[in-house]
Amino acid sequence: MPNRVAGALASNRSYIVAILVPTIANPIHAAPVQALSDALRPAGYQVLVGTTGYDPASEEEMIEAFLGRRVDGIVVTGTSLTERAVHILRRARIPIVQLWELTDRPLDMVVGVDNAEAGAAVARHFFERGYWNLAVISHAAAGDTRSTARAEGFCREALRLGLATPFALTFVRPTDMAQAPDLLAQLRAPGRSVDAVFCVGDPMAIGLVLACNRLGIDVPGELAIASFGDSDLAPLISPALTTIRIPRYDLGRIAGEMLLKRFAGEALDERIVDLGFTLIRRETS
Amino acid sequence: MPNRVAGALASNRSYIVAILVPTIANPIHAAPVQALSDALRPAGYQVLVGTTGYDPASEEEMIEAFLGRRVDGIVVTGTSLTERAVHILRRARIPIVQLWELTDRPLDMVVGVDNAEAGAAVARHFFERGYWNLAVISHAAAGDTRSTARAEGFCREALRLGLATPFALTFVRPTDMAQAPDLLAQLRAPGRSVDAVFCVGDPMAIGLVLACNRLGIDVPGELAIASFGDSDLAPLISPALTTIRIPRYDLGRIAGEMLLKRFAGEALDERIVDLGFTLIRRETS
DNA sequence: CCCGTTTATGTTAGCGCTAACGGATAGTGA
DNA sequence: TCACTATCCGTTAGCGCTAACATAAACGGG
Repeated sequence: MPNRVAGALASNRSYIVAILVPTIANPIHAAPVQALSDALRPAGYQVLVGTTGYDPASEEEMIEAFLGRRVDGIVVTGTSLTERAVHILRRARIPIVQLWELTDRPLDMVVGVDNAEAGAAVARHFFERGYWNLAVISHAAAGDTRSTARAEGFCREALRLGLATPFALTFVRPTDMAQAPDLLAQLRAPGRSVDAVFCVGDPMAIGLVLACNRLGIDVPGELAIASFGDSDLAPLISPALTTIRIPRYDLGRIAGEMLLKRFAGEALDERIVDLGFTLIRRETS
Repeated sequence: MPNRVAGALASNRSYIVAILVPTIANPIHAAPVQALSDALRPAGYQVLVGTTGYDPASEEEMIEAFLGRRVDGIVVTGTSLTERAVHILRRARIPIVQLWELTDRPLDMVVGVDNAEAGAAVARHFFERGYWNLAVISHAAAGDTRSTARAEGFCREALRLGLATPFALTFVRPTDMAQAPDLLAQLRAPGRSVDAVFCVGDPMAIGLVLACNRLGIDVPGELAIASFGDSDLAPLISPALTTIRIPRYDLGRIAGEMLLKRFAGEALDERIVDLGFTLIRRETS
């Protein structure tokens, strides 16, 4: 059995691609990892996975560790990196893909969706349906710039439409739906008159719908809900969740294909890939 | 920045641990990956992830690729490996952890739960509650020996209790809940008189509960349901899902700790770790 | 038939580290 | 003070490959 590490040292090609995600336990981030792995395997590449827990410091640390391993390419989630991370990434002179967000000036390549525009689309959707007292539930972690962009895009568009600033709430762990009942209570506190809420992630929105069911709150009659992700569960709960669909799997697949092209020395027709999104209107709003 | 691949070649220590899972898109398998990564990081190890898609051939292929990379340790899901995989794994003389299942004669170390006994526990639970016309929904993939063991343990125990052989049904993709309505239809076909069904995975059971809600079928009145996994969603749907809880995260964490001990040259007090399970009785049965 | 060119095959330097080795220095007891 | 051992530190072989190079063989045109 040939020793690939000796091979890597001699040829200066490791046939390893690293991917950094906030957490692999969140399916929305697991999907691109799976897709990247699937795209790269036929070419003999293996995937080194790092999780940052939405923390810029450990992201930086992991990037350093990966670069020390002389990975042939690296995929990072998001476009916000520490200055130092950007510096060492640049110096490494390897193909880099930034995932999930868009930017005019990528470090190298970027494939993502316009998160702010997705939030704005939800605001317009609520407005058209006559919901004018809006709220938004976002992720508390400052490192989750994608969620933040969605929430900000939503609020900005609400203002532009002449509505009041949406009531803002945050959750701590994106997939921990146990926080939903508490969030719901805050939404419906005496004196509040929220009639529609945008949740930046599907899991929490699903938790919200289920909590409403338990409490006998009519959705969308008493509270309209929309969210982002279009998870497998979204169409199955009742009422079915109105949410934004993004091509999750394609994010990783296209990142893999771009890397492969670069490894082969081929020129890329496009360094910036916007995968777009679709608002799926179901029953919750 | 020091070149870790040269270091790996010189020292014969890569500081890389590989983990093989059926798919990372299924949260039940993503959790141990996350846990392993968390446990290994403080010691400077990185995690190489491979997905097999429940296919023994690609599992073998991946093992070979990982061993060529001279990983310091390897974690494989399940205890059923091809003969060749066992052979090359043995020859590699590195610490190996088999995850999720138990066996008296592990390749090296094993940390898992008794899947057959978990299935049997569900059968006893149904029996005690007076459900005697049983059905089981399992995963069609032959490579998923864990699901199979759960289903077999369930059927064996049903027989032992003097009940009829449970009506058996299978699904193709474990997390694709869109198959649930069809499964439900088969369960309630004219002439069938199933009053309780054991589903080997939570996602499909949740799909089943939601499908019952849509069709106005009373759970557990008309159909009792129990399952395996205790996902975050299980307690939140209504009726809340009766399911078997396993320490998902601990699977990966303990695997990581065992590997670390071995890397440090310490002796292990136990090569076989049974993490156990708990039947969480909620509302669906 | 010879020479220039291409193709196949064999040889070896070196990738960037680690670990072992050996020489120098310090420390100890008789 | 000297012989012996313990500790430190500088030096270097070599990990197992790849890629470049040198050599040998095959080929074809003048």
